[in-house]
Amino acid sequence: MPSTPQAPAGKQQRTPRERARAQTIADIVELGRKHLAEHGAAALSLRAVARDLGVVSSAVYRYVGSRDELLTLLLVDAYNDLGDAVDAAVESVPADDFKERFAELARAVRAWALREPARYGLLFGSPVPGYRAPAERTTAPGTRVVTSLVQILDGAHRAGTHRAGTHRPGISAAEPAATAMLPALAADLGAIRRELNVGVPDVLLARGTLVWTSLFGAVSFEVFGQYGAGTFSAPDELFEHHIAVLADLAGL
Amino acid sequence: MPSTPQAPAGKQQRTPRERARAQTIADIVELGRKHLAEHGAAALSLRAVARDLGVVSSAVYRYVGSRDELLTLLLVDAYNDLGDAVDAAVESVPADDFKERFAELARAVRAWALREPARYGLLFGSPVPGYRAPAERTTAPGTRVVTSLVQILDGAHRAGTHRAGTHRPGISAAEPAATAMLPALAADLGAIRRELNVGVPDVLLARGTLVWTSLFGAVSFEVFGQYGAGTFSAPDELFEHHIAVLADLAGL
DNA sequence: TGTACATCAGTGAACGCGCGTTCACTGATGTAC
DNA sequence: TGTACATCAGTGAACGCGCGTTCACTGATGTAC
Repeated sequence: MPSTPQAPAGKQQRTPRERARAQTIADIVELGRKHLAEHGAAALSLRAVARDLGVVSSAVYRYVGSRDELLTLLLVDAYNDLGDAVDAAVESVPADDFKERFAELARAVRAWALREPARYGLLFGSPVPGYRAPAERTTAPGTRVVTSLVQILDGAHRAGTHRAGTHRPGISAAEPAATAMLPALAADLGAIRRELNVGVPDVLLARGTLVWTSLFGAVSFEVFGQYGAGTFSAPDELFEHHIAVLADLAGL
Repeated sequence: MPSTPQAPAGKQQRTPRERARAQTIADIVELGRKHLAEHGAAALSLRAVARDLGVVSSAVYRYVGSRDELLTLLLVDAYNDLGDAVDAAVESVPADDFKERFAELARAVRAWALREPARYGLLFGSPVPGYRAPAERTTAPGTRVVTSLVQILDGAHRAGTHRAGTHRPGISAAEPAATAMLPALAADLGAIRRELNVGVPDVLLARGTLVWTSLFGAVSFEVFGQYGAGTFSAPDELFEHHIAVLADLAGL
């Protein structure tokens, strides 16, 4: 059912001009995405986008204020694309199967990264020289994956299936004590717990952080080609192994 | 004691001209390093290096064939710098204290990365667009850290302190079976074991791979600013926690 | 020791290229009366 | 419904910049006899 004409959606199309404008911006982002994929973030140029758009270079300044703003648009676009892929993957698993939800989250991150290596590099690779992402626009989309991960951990914790505490097999005798002894870390974890409104205890929140960075470490090595050529002929199997170990580590 | 003049070192200084040449190349690498640190790999330019060297731009072509060759020199230089730092850190610990050797390796990687973020980014960040590292020159220096890590694991295994096998607390019931069931992964691990001439069993070699990528994942997140600003006020403590968990995971 | 020649470092100009951004402008599309 | 004006998209030229790489050249430093 099309929306009634007398009640246009607040932010979407209003006048034909605004629709055209929104379409052009979308085209610019799309072309920027393509350019990013082919030449990398540092080589992204407004002039090249203008060329592909079939328009003189100065014309794009009607739509984006500067090259940096285009980069920001692409950054947000990429974060949301990844976030959507992860959300869809997580949602495809029953809400109480936390272990499998985590596995699907990890697989979705890897699949997206392999599909979109340049965009992944923009998000998780070396910072683009001379560019500083505006936190107020990138923080929310940039934290979607880790938020989803923490939700899974929190869900498991609330459901009581989370293997927490010092008696859990995966935690050696020495380690929880060490964690408990690090006061600033405990304070940071407490702040995170409050910020995200979750109840995961320190030990597992700290492990969750490690699981999070480990996931991206494994994906980055594969996407950026850090494994020697031909070292792993079966990267899928290696990653499945990693998922199993990390899920165990996260107490799932 | 200076070396005797009639027995000059084979590869080092021979004629004054060769010494001057070697010095200039070293200066170029040094300046390239500085440029890398300030502007990132993608912005590295022969002209800028020439300017800093106080020489006309075409003059540097007497020393390096192209911009890509300079990048390769810097890549090798950075890999070796990191490798030296890691080796020194590992060697500073008694040879039979494998756990502490691993901890020092990890700390050395992190310290080097925080000290040299741009060079770290060159090695472990997004690939430089348009540049392909020549494997014959970068493989050996590029594998120093992982080789050192595997040596530690192998040492622990040979010494019998490695907590290997299915009865080890850190390995959950389901996981080793899963690992054993992945045939291509087992083949890859076997090839690695033969290549590096070590005896670490599959389960722990696979975990070692995860520990390796996890280490760099954690370092990359910190160096590249993936943790939100101010999320971790005590990154040292977070990293120490990670070291403890990863050492446990690696069976150390 | 002295001369003749070869080697090499560095010069300076030039090639063709692409970049971000500004600015005055032309026309087409919308809006107000 | 028709006209007058405002808004906006897109043009084209220009600014100053930096880049990699080539090439014929000048001098200085080395080598052979």
